[in-house]
Amino acid sequence: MFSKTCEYAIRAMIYIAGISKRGAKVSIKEIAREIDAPEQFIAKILQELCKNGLLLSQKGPTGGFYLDKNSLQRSSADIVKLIDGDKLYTGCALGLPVCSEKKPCPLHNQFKKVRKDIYTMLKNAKIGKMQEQLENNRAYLKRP
Amino acid sequence: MFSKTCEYAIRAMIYIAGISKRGAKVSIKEIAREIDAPEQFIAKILQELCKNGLLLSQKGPTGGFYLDKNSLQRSSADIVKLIDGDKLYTGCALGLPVCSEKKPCPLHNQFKKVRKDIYTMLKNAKIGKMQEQLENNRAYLKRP
DNA sequence: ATAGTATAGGACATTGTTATCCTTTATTAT
DNA sequence: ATAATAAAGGATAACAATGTCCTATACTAT
Repeated sequence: MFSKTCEYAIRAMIYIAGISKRGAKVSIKEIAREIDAPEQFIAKILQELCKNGLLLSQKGPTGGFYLDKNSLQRSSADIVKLIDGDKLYTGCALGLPVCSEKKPCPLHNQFKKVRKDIYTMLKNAKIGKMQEQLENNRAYLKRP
Repeated sequence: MFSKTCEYAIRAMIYIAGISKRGAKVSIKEIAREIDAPEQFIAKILQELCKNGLLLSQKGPTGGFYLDKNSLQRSSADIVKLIDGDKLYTGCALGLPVCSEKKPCPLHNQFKKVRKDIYTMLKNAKIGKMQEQLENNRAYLKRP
């Protein structure tokens, strides 16, 4: 459904959210360890998130990644759109370039509903809210 | 959502269905042209579909690909499962290996509904039925 | 039987994604 | 100022997905 890059990104954002709520910053090394992602690879991804304003960072000792109030309100939809583009929200299930309401592919009418549901799901999946689920043990990011 | 391979496969199956209803067979060349897919690539895909009994073929002159009554009743779900596997139906949105009802990821509860809807959509999208939509000009596979 | 045609299948090329290595830059604490 | 630390960023490697080339095999028509 999503690229691996995108999966890592969302997981990282949720993890960082937990640290940020305590007012702290977190290093790539710790993030990589906690979300089970390759360190150098997640580094690139976080860089990209920073460049696009979804995440904040500070260099040097005591530095690291963190989220502010605004960023905690961002949703998975923003992350997916940034990393995987909006093909998932707008593209044709059969990969046709011309598929539309007027010239629908044989899956179009069913698929547009699914697409919309996915978008709604992601739009509602705010980073801060998802992190809260971890705190309450109603959701998990890592094997125990 | 689906791999390109899978998109081609579904499109090809729908096209072949139309020919098969007229009792004829169709060559790779024609399929490739009609569904806008690279000839040699779609050849491999059709081979795979044949090997797994979703499609029939005959070599030699007057040969080609075709579908029987049974195959026309197959759904997109079968094709997707064969080519992309069932990760889409069963996998975790965030790529976690341990995500489950007991240890859900933060997206699990919303995602499982979406996953199910996708499966239902694909299960209902039978090859023969989709082909009929083309005949009635209620759906299209190719730019005009 | 033979020539021609169409799929089967092995090998390889290209491209995109995922992952790693190493140097540079910014920041902090001393 | 200096050393230590953490992210930024360029380059490259490994791997998978996509696409192409060429030969072998099966079948048909003559």
